Order: sequence, then structure tokens, then C-alpha cells
Amino acid sequence: MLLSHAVDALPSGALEEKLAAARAAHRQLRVKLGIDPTAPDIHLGHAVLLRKLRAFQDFGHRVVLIIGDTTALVGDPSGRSTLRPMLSEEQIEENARTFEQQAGRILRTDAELLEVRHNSEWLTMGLQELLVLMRTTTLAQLLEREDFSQRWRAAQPISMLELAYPLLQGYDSVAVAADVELGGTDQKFNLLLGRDIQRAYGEEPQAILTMPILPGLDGERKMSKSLRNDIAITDPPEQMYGKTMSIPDSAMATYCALLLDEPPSPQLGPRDAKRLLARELVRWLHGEQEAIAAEEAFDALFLRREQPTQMEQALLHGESIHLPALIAEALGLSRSDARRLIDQGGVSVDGAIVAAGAYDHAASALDGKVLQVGKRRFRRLQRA
RNA sequence: GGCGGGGUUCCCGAGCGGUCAAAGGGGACGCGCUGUAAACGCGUUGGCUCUGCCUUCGCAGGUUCGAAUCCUGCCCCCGCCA
Repeated sequence: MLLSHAVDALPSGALEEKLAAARAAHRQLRVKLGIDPTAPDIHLGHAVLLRKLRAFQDFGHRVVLIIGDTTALVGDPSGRSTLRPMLSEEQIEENARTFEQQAGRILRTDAELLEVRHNSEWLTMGLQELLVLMRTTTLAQLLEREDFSQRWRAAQPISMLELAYPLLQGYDSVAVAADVELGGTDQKFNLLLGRDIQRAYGEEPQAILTMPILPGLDGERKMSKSLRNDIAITDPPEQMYGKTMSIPDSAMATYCALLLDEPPSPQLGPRDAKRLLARELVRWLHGEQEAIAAEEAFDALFLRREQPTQMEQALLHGESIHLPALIAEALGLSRSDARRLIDQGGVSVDGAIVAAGAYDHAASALDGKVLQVGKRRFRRLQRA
């Protein structure tokens, strides 16, 4: 159960032993997950890990969620071939707040079952302590990590900050005395190094559990806010439903395995399986009613090609309306973009496609009508 | 410290005195097809008061009728040697 869908549980048998020992001693395991608040929202990629943590909680274990407010300053290089830009401290603090709050939507927040820590608590150590930490690890060890060794061979830059990252993450495990640490498969090295570092500090090394990486909406790359291929757990119901429907079939199995309690019946066709997934996700994060409503809105819009019942307004100023200006303002595009859309037949008013070059219209001819841009952007036109 | 290689439009990357708002690819967007899937086809992808005008090729100057392309200075990045 706790192992379901996990890629690696190392060392083999370690988790089972820890579970058995904890049960025998009637104590909780301390299950660690570190998240760096480098983006403002938690998305489904994080949710995969959080769900697994939740499973541990359901067995009575204690989740130690580490908000990496200091490690976020360093920037985890895992899987990256170039350096991350640095975030400001204010930005990180802001993100840390929303992360903690959003994680609470998935995890149980009982004081017994959840401990939230910020690693600035202990990573603001002095040089003396830092030297002790650095003594635990050699460059050769770090170069065993695939992306480091690749870059090393390719004579690509590897910054000291990046090399330091795994040590700091490992020290987190020492600081919170983790029994188990979770992470994506891309974290395997870091998690394992955490064991070595714990051992160096005289602690019992943690068991590690890695989960598959959830691909983003493109079905290729890891889900991430900065790639804009994410579904945030705070996305509104209709958007969440719609985004889910747009994921490629090739990613479906992964999504279902990692985000649903039970997989859709194999009888279901790919489209219906995806509908189920979309509905379940919205239900989980927003509720039953919202899920039904989101599906209905989706069907109306894309199956029956109806206009949405709810849409934002765009105000008409003056008698003569320059459509590119209106669209640009309403949708946050440039006027040039808006003109292109018109010229490509992507803009319609009450279902009638606006002809290429037809930029100026009388306000009276637009008032009360529905402006549609592309397949999914609608605005109710209304005189100011 | 020495030597060498670089900084181009969202990204990668070509351009090396005019024909450059800048090849090609990626991504994105629009149209078609469709299941807001995949694959495919066509188109678009700096801004604008759009048959033209304005601003871009690290920054600042300069040469020239004319510079992303040449010169000078500065900033930044990378590699090799020490």
C-alpha cells in the first residue's frame, strides 16, 4: 500500500523493517519531504508526493514537511543543464506561506501527524558547522550523480552552489531525524546521499522512497510552473477540468496511477478515461458539485459548441470600436497579436467570424454580443 | 595572471557592411481535421495610428551614405594554462 507506484524503495526491505520496528515500539515514523518554494503554487506534481505522505499519515505516521526556504536560495540543479536564476528572499517567503497553506489541502493537519519546518531554522549555521557538514562528502561522491558527471564531461559549468545543494538537503534529514524520505526519481541521488550524511552524524540512515515524475500538460517534460505546463491544485474547477482534458493520451496512465485511488476501468475508451480523471481531480480538490459543474461546462463548450454561460465582460468605450485594441486590452495581448488573430479567422462576434482586416466596428453593432477569440476565450461585450 | 571562445528576437541557433525585424529548429498561437488526445496540413510569431513608420541583435561611443555585421572602451559568461 505504502509502496504502491513507487519506483524505488531503498535499501530494499529497509522501509518494511522501519515500519515493523515502529509498530513494535508503538511509535511514529518521521517521514520527510522537502519542497523548495521556488514557485508560488503547489501543482499536481507535488501532489503525487503529498498523496503518498498522506498515506503514511493514514497509517498514523508523522509527516515532516520541510519548506526549503534556504535551499530555494541555492537552487536544486537536479535534471537541469543550466543554472537557475536566483529568487529574492521576499519572493521565497511569500511562496513558503502559500505552499504550507496549500499542502494542507492534501495532508492531514493534525499536530500529531504533520510537522512543518523551514530549513532556514538550521541551515543558517556558522562556518564551523558548515565545515563539519562538508567533511562528510567528497567530490567523487557528488560526481556520481548523472547530471553532474555529464556536465563535468561536457565541460559545462557546475557551480559550487549546486554541489552544495545535496549536502544541505541531506543535512535537513539530520536536523529532523528523518526515518523515511520521499522524493521524485530525480531526487534519488540526493535522498541516498542524505543517508550517508545522517550516518556521518551518527544517526540511523533514512529509508528512501522515490515516486515517478509526473509529466506536465505537454506529456513530455516534468510538470512545473515555470514551464507553464502545470495544473495547480488551486486552479479553478473549469480550468482544472479543461487542462486535464488536454493532456496527451500517452501521459494518461501515469496520471491515473499517481493521482487516482483506483484506476479507470480498462473498458473505458481513452477519452472517457480522461473525463473520469478530470472529474475525479476536480472532485478531490474542489468537491463533488464543482466537478459536476465543471464537466457540464466543458461539455457545453466543447461537445455542444455552446457559449459559456458565465464570462467576463469587456467594456466598449465610445461609438467606434477598434477591435484590435479591445481584444488586446481584454486578453492582455498586443494589438498586433489581436490583429493577427482577426486576420487568421480566429475572432468571432456572436458566432460570426470577423473578416480579415475588419478592425473597426460601431459600438452599437457589438453591444451585448459575445466576442470569441480562439476556441476558448470569450468576453461579453458591454457598453461602458 | 596569460591565452582562446562567446553574449542575436520566448528558447536554441544562423547571420559577419546594404536585398535584416534578422535563416533554420523548438515552443507558442490561429485555422483545418479531432476526443481541448496523438498524427498531419496551412498560416502567424517585436511594436504601432500598418501598402508605411518606430524600436531591437550585452552597454556606451565612433567610422560609414548605410552597422547585428567594422573600430574603441566598458560589463558579463565560458574554456584552457598558471
